[in-house]
Amino acid sequence: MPPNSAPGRAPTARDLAHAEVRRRILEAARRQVAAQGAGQLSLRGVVREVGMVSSAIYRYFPSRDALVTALLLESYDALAAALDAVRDGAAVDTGGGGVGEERRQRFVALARALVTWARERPAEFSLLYGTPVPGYVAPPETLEPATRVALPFLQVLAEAHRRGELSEPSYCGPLADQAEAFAVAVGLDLSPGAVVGFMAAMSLLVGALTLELDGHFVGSFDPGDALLDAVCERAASLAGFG
Amino acid sequence: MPPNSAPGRAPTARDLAHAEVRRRILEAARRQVAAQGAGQLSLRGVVREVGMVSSAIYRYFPSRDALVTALLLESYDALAAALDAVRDGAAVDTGGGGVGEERRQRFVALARALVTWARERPAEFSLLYGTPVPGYVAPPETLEPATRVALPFLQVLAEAHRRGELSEPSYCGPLADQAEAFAVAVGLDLSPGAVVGFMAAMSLLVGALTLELDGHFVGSFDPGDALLDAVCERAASLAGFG
DNA sequence: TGTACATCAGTGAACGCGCGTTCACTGATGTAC
DNA sequence: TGTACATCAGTGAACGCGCGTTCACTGATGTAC
Repeated sequence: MPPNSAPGRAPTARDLAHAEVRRRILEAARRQVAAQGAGQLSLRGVVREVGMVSSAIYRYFPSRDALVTALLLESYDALAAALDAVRDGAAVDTGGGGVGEERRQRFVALARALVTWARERPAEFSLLYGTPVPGYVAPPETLEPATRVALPFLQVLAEAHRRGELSEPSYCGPLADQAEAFAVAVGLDLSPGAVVGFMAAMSLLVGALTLELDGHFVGSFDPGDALLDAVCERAASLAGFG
Repeated sequence: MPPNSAPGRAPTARDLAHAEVRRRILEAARRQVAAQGAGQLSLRGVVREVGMVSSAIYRYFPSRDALVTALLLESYDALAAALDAVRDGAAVDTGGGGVGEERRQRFVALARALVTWARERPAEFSLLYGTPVPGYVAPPETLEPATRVALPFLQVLAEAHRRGELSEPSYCGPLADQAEAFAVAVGLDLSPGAVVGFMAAMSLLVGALTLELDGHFVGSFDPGDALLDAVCERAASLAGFG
């Protein structure tokens, strides 16, 4: 990452030190986000925690926005990795359910993993799916990692679609076009109904998490564990499972 | 609103002037929120727009948080009023649908009204349903107005429930208890299944709007009109309509 | 109706703060011959 | 293997900014007798 480090060469001690300090900066930034919310993130605060003078951070990140972007990318990666692990994990207990129960259960497991991840890292979740950083607009390079989060869900759906296990309402008009383009973009065989179902399921999960993390369930569905569990089930239904 | 204005007395010229300036401050604040997002709201900026010196605002609001709370309350009121109008409006065209179509259509109309309101005032929506104001925590007095937004939906659901038009999954355990307590709190005859269905519907709407307004549909479902329309329909299904 | 006193609106200056970013610098690390 | 030069990490000071809030003040408005 040092500006002039040759790409093919073996990393020098300086390269290693640079990577290490960069790692520490991101770590401190993540701690600060977790503690005070992403909106409060400040370069000076981060670099203070690392133990350097404020201007030193510009050897690692050209601007505050670049640091936020790096955090975003890392969080997307972490969430995607957590979901990938669930997708690749052992088959879930179908509990004697009918045809397609296995795919449904796996979809629900993915939803639960998303919910768990979000509740363990509320500030990171709101960094990904909220607008907590005033004046920051996500650059285009965050688009692909964002899609990677969706992939495990979509792959399970594609598998269920292949087996004819989904109830997929038919759409026409611009929505069908957008949905078909989406399926092509992610390279999966999915009907428009399944794509729209997925978008709805994702919206339901993000919405329920947003409401809970912002305290809208306080006084009624608090703690929200049971409700979020029910929401995960309903997300699967929305996506076309049973 | 002037500190020592007697509650029973006729308002003096000073009272009227106070109310008028207060109104202008809130108006300017709302403009600033709409223009730059709620996270960027600053007392100095607002009072500058009104044409007063920065300290003058303390004659009207004791702190920045008080101003934000006033804005929150106004926005909740505006949204609730918009939804009330839809609830009380002329019967929607059932298009020859079956039993319960009228209630379903009315629920969908409410969902559409929420979506329209949010898209016309994205910053206000994120003020209500996001965490755009770092360091601000909503005081308890915002709880009741927040509930008022939910009421029209719940009333339509209660009516449908009374007529036996809802499919209401049964729940047990803590979720059922929370749902029953919720129904009691709002004073409506609703089964736990209907309450959970409502929470899911609301989550779906808020989630889809959050994702759209934060640009997560850019490049795929953009514009999001068709998707949000489909989401409104699915919200009704989630709530128990057909 | 007039007068004395209390209340209030708005001013202007200031406090103290933290922020992102720039800049010239010194010392250490790496590279080419 | 040694040397000359380029690159880089981190320092320390500073710039200019906007923020929320406090304070003592002046002039206007309201109230009680």
